[in-house]
Amino acid sequence: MAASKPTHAPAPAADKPHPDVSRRSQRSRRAIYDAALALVAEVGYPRTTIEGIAARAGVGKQTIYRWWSSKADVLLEAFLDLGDRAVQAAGEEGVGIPDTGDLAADLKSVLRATVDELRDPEFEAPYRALAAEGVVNEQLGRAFLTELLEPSLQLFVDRLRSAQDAGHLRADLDPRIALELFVSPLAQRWLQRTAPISHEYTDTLVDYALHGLAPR
Amino acid sequence: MAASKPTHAPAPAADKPHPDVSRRSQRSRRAIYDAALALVAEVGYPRTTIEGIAARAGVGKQTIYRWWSSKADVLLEAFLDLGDRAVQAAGEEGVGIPDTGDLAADLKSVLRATVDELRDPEFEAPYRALAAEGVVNEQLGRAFLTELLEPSLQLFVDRLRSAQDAGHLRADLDPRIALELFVSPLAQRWLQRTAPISHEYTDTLVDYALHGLAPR
Amino acid sequence: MAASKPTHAPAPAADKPHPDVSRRSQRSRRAIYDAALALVAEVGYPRTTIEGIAARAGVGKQTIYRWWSSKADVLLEAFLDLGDRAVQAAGEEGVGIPDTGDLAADLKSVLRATVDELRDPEFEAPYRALAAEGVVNEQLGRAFLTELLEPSLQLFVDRLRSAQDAGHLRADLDPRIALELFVSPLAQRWLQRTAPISHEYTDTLVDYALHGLAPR
Amino acid sequence: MAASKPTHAPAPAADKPHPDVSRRSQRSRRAIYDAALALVAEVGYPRTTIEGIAARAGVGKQTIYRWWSSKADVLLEAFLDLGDRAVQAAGEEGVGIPDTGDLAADLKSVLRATVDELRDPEFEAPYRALAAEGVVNEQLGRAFLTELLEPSLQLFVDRLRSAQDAGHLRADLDPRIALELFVSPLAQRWLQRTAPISHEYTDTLVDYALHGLAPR
DNA sequence: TCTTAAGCGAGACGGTACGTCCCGTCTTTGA
DNA sequence: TCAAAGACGGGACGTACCGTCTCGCTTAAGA
Repeated sequence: MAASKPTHAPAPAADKPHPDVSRRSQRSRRAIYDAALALVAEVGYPRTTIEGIAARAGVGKQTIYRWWSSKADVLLEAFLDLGDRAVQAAGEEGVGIPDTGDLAADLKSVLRATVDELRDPEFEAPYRALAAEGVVNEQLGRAFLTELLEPSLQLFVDRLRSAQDAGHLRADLDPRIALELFVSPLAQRWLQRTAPISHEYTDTLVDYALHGLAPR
Repeated sequence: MAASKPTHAPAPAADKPHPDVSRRSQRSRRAIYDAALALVAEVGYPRTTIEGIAARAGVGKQTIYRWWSSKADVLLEAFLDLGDRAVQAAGEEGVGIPDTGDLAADLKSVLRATVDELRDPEFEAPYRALAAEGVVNEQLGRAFLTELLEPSLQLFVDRLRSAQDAGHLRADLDPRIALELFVSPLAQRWLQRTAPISHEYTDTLVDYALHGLAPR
Repeated sequence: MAASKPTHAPAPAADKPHPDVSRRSQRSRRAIYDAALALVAEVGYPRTTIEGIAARAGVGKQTIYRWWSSKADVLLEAFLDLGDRAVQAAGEEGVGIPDTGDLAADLKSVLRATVDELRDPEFEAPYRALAAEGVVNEQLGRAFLTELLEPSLQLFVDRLRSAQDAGHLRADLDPRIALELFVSPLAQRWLQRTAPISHEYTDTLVDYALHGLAPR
Repeated sequence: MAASKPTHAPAPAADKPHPDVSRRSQRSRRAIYDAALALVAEVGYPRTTIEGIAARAGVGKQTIYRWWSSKADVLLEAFLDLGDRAVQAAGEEGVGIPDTGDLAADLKSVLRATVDELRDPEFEAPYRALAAEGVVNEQLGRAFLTELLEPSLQLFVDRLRSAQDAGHLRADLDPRIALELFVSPLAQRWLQRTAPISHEYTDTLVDYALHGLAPR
């Protein structure tokens, strides 16, 4: 569910007693990212192993254990890096939610883009793996949330607040809850495969959410 | 997301070349269910092993491999069985969604019950584990969906249709989509821990969904 | 080392509390013998299993466990039965050691026949397996000895005694030891593969043994 | 049948694609040898398992599989090492066959020592196990032969040749065959338990072999 | 310029669990 | 009532990875 992919610093948080970061081999880091993403795409997350990543990256296992605490951690960073690179490649465009004054249209547009992204096979495998791991592993789940989900959700919060200011939304709404009415259904359909997703579907979601299920 | 737990046949589909089902030891089966649920609750899903289940159940490993194809498979069946037993213990009451004529009240009531259930630590560990596995393992995900999720969702579909017939919902609504407006947000908050869940929260969801986000 | 193969009763010794022997299925017994010999020849003794024998013989495992105490036991009986059948097929001829009055010639002739037999691939696999098992498993070793080895050795004892009576051997000889001078070397070469065996070789053994290693 | 135990290089032939030998843990190797010999002595060869050896040695199973191809292989090396250590402990003495000029006395002396050795319970269990395995497993049999048997037999060949040069043996004898007349009978009695072994027995063998069975 | 110490590749190590193969026992069903 | 069939509790197999731990070998920084 990424409406944007904000750039991440190479070493986002040095809360652990890491070794000397300045001597770190950037070459190995890149190779590890690439190997991790490639393996997850090729053989799936459960059959992706630290040993496999190390071998594919041409790297010693210790180099992975030195900088990451788990397979999930490697993949999360690799995926964030992938996003960063995608954003930089895309330039300024496409980040954030448009604000044309027509809330319904803006939401539909962003959700359509999200649908397209969720269908991109390059993203699917690692994204699913991370989401699944986060469901069961609270620590990874928190990181997944703050680094991947929150920034995107915040964009919706901002857009909804702007709509509220313009009087296009009920003034008493909690935007954090409001956004879930169209974002969560899409997320669940995709994650749990409860039903297929499409542009039509997200358009419908926006309509239902904005105007309610009850007759007027 | 279980508003009810319909009884399951012991072996719903014999599509695999199973050994002679009539000779199966029910004693071992029960012991395996119990061991699996206990271990997942005690040490978590990833550290629950087939070997551990077998040892705890006092059963040979082969007896597990003979009847199930994976750890997730065992847990799914054990969990379904748990649900079946809970339903039988509860008797007739509590299954299904009430239909008092007040749709909002009925939905709030069911969602409040769901919140309570999701917080029940006995359910949480295996449910989370299965959901996570289903995200990444399509086969298990399908089973999770059809055996656990669908029956509950169908109850919402039925209730929404009844409301439509009574003129309490827009006539053009697709109930399968409509229900997602209040069910999916709860599911996502719980699964991905995007925010805490509570009775007030689900009440709010129902209000937002029924009356829409836009001002009237 | 079999100069002859005396006929064995179908159930040589009922020293164990066997079930009712009279109701025993001879059909299954034959099938088990055949399966055991075939498997030992095809996949070797260590990879021959009770389950494999039962499956190949079209017999329940319990039918084997009912009548035999171990894999080695099955094979020993099967091999003895094979010998019996060979003897019966051969009729009267070839059993025992000839006594032409020329001891050296008689011994050479029997040893040449033994060399030929040891080279028969049908005999080699089970014979080796039984010999090996007997080295390590004293109980089986005793049975192997009394049922297979002793009868043959006794023939040599008899022939040597006859030679002693005729004055062709030193009168003070212990025939049980004397026979080992030509029999054991052949046995060891074959069992331990210390060197190839041939008719020339056994002829030489007889010469050395009869006339001694020291110059005269 | 070991008249001597020549020292063996730790890794005589690197014909297999072994891992890095220089990094090998000598501590683990010793522990594995000790565990293997102890287990074979305590519970017998068939009930000695790789897992048991690993557990007793405080070693991972993989460390055994990394360096040896089978249980028999481990035991052979452990036994050779045991011999090496025994030789080194014994110093110069006791290795080889004496040459006092009296061939009969020298042979009797060596065979008496061999009898004593064969009765040493520390040697018996592994030696028997290896011999049995070698009967059935040609590859192990070859190794058993070249590493354990041959060196000892060669000492007899040398002594017999020396006796030939001195005119104490027939000049036309093949020493490889000649030695079998007294060595093989002892081997067979011990391996196949055809009869008990003793000093008198081996003395008799030497007499019979040197002077022949026929009257002079 | 030459130590010196870190990161690095490599991979052996003690372990745990895997999924499979048999063991020997037990139970059910059919002849 | 024996035999076929085969499920069962159990134990070992040989493999795959785990995370830790040396080993040299670059390779930059400070003496």
